[in-house]
Amino acid sequence: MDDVIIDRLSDVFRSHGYEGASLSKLSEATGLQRASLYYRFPGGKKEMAEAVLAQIDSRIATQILDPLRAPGSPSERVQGLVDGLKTLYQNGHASCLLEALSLGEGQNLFGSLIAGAFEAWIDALASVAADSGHDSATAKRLAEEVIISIQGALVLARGRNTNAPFIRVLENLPRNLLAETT
Amino acid sequence: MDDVIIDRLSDVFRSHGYEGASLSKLSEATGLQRASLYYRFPGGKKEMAEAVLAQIDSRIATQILDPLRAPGSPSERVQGLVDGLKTLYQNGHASCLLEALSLGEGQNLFGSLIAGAFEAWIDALASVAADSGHDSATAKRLAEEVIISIQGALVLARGRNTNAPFIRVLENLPRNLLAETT
DNA sequence: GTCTATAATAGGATAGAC
DNA sequence: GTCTATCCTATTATAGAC
Repeated sequence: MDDVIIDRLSDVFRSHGYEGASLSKLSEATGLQRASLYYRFPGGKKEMAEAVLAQIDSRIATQILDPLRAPGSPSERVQGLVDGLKTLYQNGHASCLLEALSLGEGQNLFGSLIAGAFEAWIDALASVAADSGHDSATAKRLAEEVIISIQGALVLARGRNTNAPFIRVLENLPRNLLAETT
Repeated sequence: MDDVIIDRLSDVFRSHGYEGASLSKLSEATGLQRASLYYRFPGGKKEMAEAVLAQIDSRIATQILDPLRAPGSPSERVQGLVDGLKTLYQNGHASCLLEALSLGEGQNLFGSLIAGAFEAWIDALASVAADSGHDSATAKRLAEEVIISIQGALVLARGRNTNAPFIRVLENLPRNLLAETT
């Protein structure tokens, strides 16, 4: 499926959530009429959201999980993650799709998909934290705290219309995740 | 205005956002027919959301800001805050209204209200952090980090359907906000 | 593959009885 | 104050031309 179409659909779901993403908005964002969207996504809005989630799953894989699993020191791998997060969240100006789609009807439809995405994310972070020298319980806790700070920074950024908290969270991320290498 | 009605409206806006909160859902949640809701809120859905925001503003004042400004040591004041947060967010099982209403159309309608609520919250946290011995720049930074961790924990709790991260954030909150009192 | 046109349903809002 | 009935618009979805 055309990646640029899905990008435009993502923008709408990301900023309006599942219920707020009307066919009119999706049509306008993509430049395709409703009927054309139904040609590409016979399942309608639900199938569009599924395609968007599948794409973000693959983006999380390439922008977040792959860098963490790449060869190199934990510190280098985490720097790859930080760069990926900057891209994925447009420097803090874009909301998280998982967050937006976990509200309301989206929660019912995609709850387990979303939960799974968070789990995979935490596992990958915990793995690099462990490689840096933390025991596995600490690594898991730090991984969760890193996700929390990213998600919280995105919420605060949207609420106050400034990306400063997101930038700072990314700056502190390596220090907060990895063991001191003295 | 009847507080219990607004509580029921809040539940809907909190879990569905502004656009997802349909009159049908609002009607069902309150047990009032649409026309009765319009009798109480002539401005319709927008006025209902305004009432909900006004109530949460007052809840934030009593559950969050007042404890922080109460007489007592910073540590005692922060403990009052932690208790207030537990109540406000139902131990981590409820999303933040400010977060839910800052999506989509809610952002357009209530953006500055929401931004103001976050500012007041940060200021109050920074004030108690400063009282505990931090310089004002550090106090502000720690206050923002505390809000970030609360919001992030609520997002992660919703996404994974567990309140464990929220509970842990509350446990660590005093340590993360206040200067060591040795 | 995309369009215009159109149906069917849901959403927001009002009128008027009680 | 709350209800039933109703209106108008928006939304989801489909049919059929090109």
